[in-house]
Amino acid sequence: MLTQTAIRAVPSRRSAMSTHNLPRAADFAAGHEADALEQTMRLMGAVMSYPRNTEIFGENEPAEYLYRVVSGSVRTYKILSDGRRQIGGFYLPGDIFGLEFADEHTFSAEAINDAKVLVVKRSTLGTQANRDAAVARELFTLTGRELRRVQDRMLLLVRSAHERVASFLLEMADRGSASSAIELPMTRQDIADYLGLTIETVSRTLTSLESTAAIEVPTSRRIVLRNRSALSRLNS
Amino acid sequence: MLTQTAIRAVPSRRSAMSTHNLPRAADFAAGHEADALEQTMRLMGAVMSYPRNTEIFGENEPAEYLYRVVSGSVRTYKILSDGRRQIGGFYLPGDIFGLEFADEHTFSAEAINDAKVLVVKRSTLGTQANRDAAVARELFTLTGRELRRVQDRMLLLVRSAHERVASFLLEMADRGSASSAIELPMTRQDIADYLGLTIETVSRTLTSLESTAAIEVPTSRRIVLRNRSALSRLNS
DNA sequence: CGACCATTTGATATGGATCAAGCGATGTGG
DNA sequence: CCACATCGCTTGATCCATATCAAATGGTCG
Repeated sequence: MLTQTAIRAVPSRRSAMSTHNLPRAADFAAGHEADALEQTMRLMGAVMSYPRNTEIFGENEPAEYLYRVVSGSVRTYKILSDGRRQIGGFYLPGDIFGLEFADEHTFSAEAINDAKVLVVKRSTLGTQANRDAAVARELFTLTGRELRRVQDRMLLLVRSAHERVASFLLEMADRGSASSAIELPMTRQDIADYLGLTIETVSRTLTSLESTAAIEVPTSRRIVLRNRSALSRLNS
Repeated sequence: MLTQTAIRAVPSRRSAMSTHNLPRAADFAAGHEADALEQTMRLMGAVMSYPRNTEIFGENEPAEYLYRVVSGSVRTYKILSDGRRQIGGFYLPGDIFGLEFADEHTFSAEAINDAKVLVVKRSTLGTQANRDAAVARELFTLTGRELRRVQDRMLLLVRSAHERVASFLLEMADRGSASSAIELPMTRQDIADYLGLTIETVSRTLTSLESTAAIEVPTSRRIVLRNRSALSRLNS
């Protein structure tokens, strides 16, 4: 089911992001310097292409690079002891992934569909962060955001199937450009593994939401939110 | 059931960091600078006492302080829309909590039993971090550890009741001093809300583990691990 | 057209929730 | 110091949401 293998991302070795500068990073109204990190990555990074279902990096590999999605989409995941797959997150264009605090990746990453990814050495980034406080701050902010994201996931996983699916749809709608029509890059299996459900339950839940007119599902990969407040109520 | 109210921790205003769980300051081989943060907190902080079940800070309050458990134990939690309570983490002596990346706390915190807590202003800590790179580094490390912890929780929440309980026991055993006897400060309800289960399921699971000789439960708050590998197998 | 996938739908099984009762320890007021 | 209320925990009976097993449908590509 999980095609991986193929084209490996990048070589490997150590590194270790030593960004010290810290806390007070939280409060800035973005603006001028808000994309210092992006600039740096663009400048120092290389764009790599990954065909659909190929591995970008593997769990337990040294985490030497930081990645930013240019086009396409990416999933991170972990295979649990019982063989199930848990998806850590979906990354869309503009999103950064591969952020690690240990020497090794805790998740694997794969291209969901053909994707272009901007790749930067962590060591390079660390050097730059030492020079440019804006870069350091952004890295720190990014970390905080990631923590928040995982916390929300944690809270989500104790809710009902309807709530999880509704929440997923709202999340994807917020992240996508069109606010009420979603073009899903991932399969039902991906969604199920993201939400800790089975593919059948995801499918049935979508059918059920459609029957209550909360959503429309013109094609399996396209979902239109018809009644956002009904979804939010579930989500709450 | 949830007694809160009572003695509020500290006044309030802005600042920032994240919550929940973790990081046992205890396990670092430490060394020279490994406890620069601890030194700073000891020096600049004040010890506050909280009776059992009193609130230390509330969700959505400005996160102005960072906390370190001196004695007793603390839980962080959130009340979900459906009225259930989700516990974010348990903090034992030496653990730091109240770390936030936004201006406001995402969880509330309460003393599980009478507790003494070292309280430091975040702004003070920030200033100190700017002066002492070791402090900054430790804060950063702490954050990374917190992220890892939450990721692990996320993975845990998609597993079976037996796996969750086994994992909880192993976690508590690792964190406590005695490696195979655990003295639980929290109630079954706390454990249930931590693991996303009901109190009955937690109780039945413990009974079941006892019947397979994996553990012994001499008193409800005391648990002895008899067959760690059986637990780890579940945990895996 | 035919093969292969992804998705949906149906039938049944089951783990954990819910409802309900009992039990032991702790604490309080008489 | 006892009687009783309360609280935390366990155990039992039943229910239900979601998993599991199975099959049909639809879409895509060679």
